[in-house]
Amino acid sequence: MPTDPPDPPDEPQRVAHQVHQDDTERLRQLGVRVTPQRLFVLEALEQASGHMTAEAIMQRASRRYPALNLATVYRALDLLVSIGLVAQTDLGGGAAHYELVGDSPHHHLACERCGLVIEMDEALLAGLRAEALATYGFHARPRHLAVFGLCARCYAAEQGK
Amino acid sequence: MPTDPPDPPDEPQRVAHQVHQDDTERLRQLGVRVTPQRLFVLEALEQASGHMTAEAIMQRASRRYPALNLATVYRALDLLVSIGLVAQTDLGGGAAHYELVGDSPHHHLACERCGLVIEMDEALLAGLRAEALATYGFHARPRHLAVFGLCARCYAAEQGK
DNA sequence: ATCGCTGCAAAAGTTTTGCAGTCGC
DNA sequence: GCGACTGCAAAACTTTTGCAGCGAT
Repeated sequence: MPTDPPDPPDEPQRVAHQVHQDDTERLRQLGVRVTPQRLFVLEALEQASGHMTAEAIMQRASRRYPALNLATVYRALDLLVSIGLVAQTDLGGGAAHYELVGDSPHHHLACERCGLVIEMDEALLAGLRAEALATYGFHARPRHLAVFGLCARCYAAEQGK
Repeated sequence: MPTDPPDPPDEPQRVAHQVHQDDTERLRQLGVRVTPQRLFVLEALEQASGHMTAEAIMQRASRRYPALNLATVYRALDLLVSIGLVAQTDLGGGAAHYELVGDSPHHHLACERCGLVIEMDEALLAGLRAEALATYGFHARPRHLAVFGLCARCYAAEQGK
């Protein structure tokens, strides 16, 4: 698996507080309790601005909230998914990935060899979703499509063998 | 999760033996050792003619080969995937699914609520695969696309809540 | 006879759950 | 204060691995 990009230094307190306030409001409007654990999970996802595993979210959030427990992160993520703030993507073999809804809609190309995940524009799949609905009555969720295969680098490596 | 369809009674010995012979030949031609464990794993997949989890393969194959071990099933499946006889699909949350290559190419629509898996014709995705290759250099594997969402029944149930 | 394969058991990794105490509302 | 949420620990589950012995070629 490729390593995550190095963490950028934490944002100044002003910005963090700003984000914090927005999230508090959003959770309250959606009718769920506002807890520091949920806010720090959201903050971790915002700062990373990409897909993260539960473990990575835990690592980052626990810098600001050391008592945070991994089970709580899973429970927070389940809730955030159920209220539509976070999208969960299973990319096979290992941990699920979570990302904020609100980023531009996209799907995932997952390399089975090196674990690289490429984000692919949602628009390319519009036709597929319409077909799934018309033919099978299946309601595809946005951001939840995964294509497995080999990235360019690994494909070349496989050919060379 | 919906239960698997009830197992049809085992085929008469003649047919089973026929299949057995074909598989033996195929494995030999591909240059791998022919073992009863591998043959019974293939047989289980042939008889079910659909996607199965490693556990389900184990259950069915062990009716004919009681000493069969789950670790061996995983190792056999890995090998069968690597030589192209079996396709593996990760449909998230739980066990991976395996199916014989040779069935008509298709992808999967996986219901996140009830676990139903609908098979979707491969042709619908031809455009997507071309795009993934042209834009990202990504080589999508056939049969390895998973779309997550809600089936018609579960969608109706969700709306009703 | 060789070397890969198998069975067994244990480990690894992710996610869930039971329970007592805590905290948001 | 009530009920939801959390931390902790243990369990559940899927998959992998070490190792000694067996078996396909």
